[in-house]
Amino acid sequence: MTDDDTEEQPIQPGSSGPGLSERPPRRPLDQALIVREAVDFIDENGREQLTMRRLGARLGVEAMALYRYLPGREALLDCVVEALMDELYDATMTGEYGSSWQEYLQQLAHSVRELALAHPRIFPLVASRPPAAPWLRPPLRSLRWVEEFLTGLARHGFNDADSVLAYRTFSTFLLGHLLLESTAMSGESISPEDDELPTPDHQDLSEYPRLLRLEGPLTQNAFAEEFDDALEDLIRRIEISRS
Amino acid sequence: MTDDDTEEQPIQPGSSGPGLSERPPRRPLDQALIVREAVDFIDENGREQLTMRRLGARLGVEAMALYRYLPGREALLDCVVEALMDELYDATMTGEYGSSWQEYLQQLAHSVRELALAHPRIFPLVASRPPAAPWLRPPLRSLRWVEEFLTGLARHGFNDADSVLAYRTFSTFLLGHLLLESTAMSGESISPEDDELPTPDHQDLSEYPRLLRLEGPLTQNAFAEEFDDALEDLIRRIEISRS
DNA sequence: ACCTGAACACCGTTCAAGT
DNA sequence: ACCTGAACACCGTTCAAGT
Repeated sequence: MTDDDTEEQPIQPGSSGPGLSERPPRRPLDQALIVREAVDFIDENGREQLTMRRLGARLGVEAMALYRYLPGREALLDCVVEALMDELYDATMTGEYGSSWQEYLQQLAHSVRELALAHPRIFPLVASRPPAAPWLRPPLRSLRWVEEFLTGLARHGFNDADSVLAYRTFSTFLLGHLLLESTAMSGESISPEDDELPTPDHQDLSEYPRLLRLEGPLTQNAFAEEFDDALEDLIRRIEISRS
Repeated sequence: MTDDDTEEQPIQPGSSGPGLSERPPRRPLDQALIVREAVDFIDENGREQLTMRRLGARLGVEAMALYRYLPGREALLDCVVEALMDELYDATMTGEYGSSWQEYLQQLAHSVRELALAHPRIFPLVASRPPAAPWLRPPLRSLRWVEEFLTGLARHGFNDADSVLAYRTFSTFLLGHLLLESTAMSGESISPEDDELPTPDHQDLSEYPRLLRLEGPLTQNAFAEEFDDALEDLIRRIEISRS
């Protein structure tokens, strides 16, 4: 049960196989490369499966080689989180800043959501890893990002107190919605665009009449609308508290 | 680094020490007892430290003995989550149902918050463990609880569609707020009632002028007010969408 | 019936040694 | 400079054996 998919995989040692030696990629090692590989690994196999030894094997190297570039497994996970934050930075910085703060928050929120859905098995790390400082709230968990966020609002006329307040409510909103959605999505769904969530054994619901009756509505996947509705509401709430 | 607090602890074998034999408690084993001990263990040492072997030792037994009562470690963690859900059930069912649905949601929300703050190192499990079904949203993650919630609202005149909607927004709200607060709190704070969150090395902020300036407001612990404000807003939002 | 010893297949991590 | 072999101190889990 601890290794459903380990699969031993004999790999005959001598023969280099068809044409080029393809078993270990062996690009020259490098911290950034290791982290990228870790991201891909988690995307494919989940974070429980990520192991120094397995990651090494994937890079064509023994696990111990990784310690030249990273102090340990925890540090690697922190780097993975950081990598997602950088990805978000690239995704949002290419676009425009938005003509209003409302638009700015809308764009940023949707960028974060897309990131979460692109890496549903990594997002829980972004959400739950203990941040460097407790006021660095997930999912915008880097000094650079908080600075960026506060600057963005200031550019649209927010004063200090309102910026901080907006940072807090915005973070909480994103965390709740996206953690829920990403864990729902990482439940090995075949088609991520499905609008029906899998139901458990029909038997078990027999003792819960209300669940049985509301099974239809409950299993309806409505994350996108929920997100948009709650986001609009959040923005309205900020509007009101500012005036 | 993997064992800061393992401490070998020799324990001379023969001598039973002062008076009664106190090293292993040795109450007769039992699933409920094991789970209670696991809850206490995580409260004290964090979930990373929880190990079948260590938990066994704490119960005066070898790790393998636990497998008589639980199929494995994952199952144990699920039981821990379930135990918290039961604790919540006991806490809320003793009180009254509330004279209005607004009051009902208020009471329930505060009960969940108290649970999260009582077990800040366990709450992330409640938040992040993959639920049995994806529409079973944390932190009210049991069939019994969802049934209870929907029934509670129905008793106050909610129709099916509105109940489901309220269930969703309420869950998202609780998850976001309480996951943030519990992880902030489990950062080994000496005094949990402190209204100042710890700051990172003052040096590092030098490149982020806005953070440096807003350090005061940002490190202010305002979780309680945030929670209450957002809760009131959530309730108002439900009021409006229902009419 | 309930627990344990011994074993297995893994972990993360260190360090002296190889190239 | 960069990687590895061997080793250490752990894991979770199984199972035949003890009481």
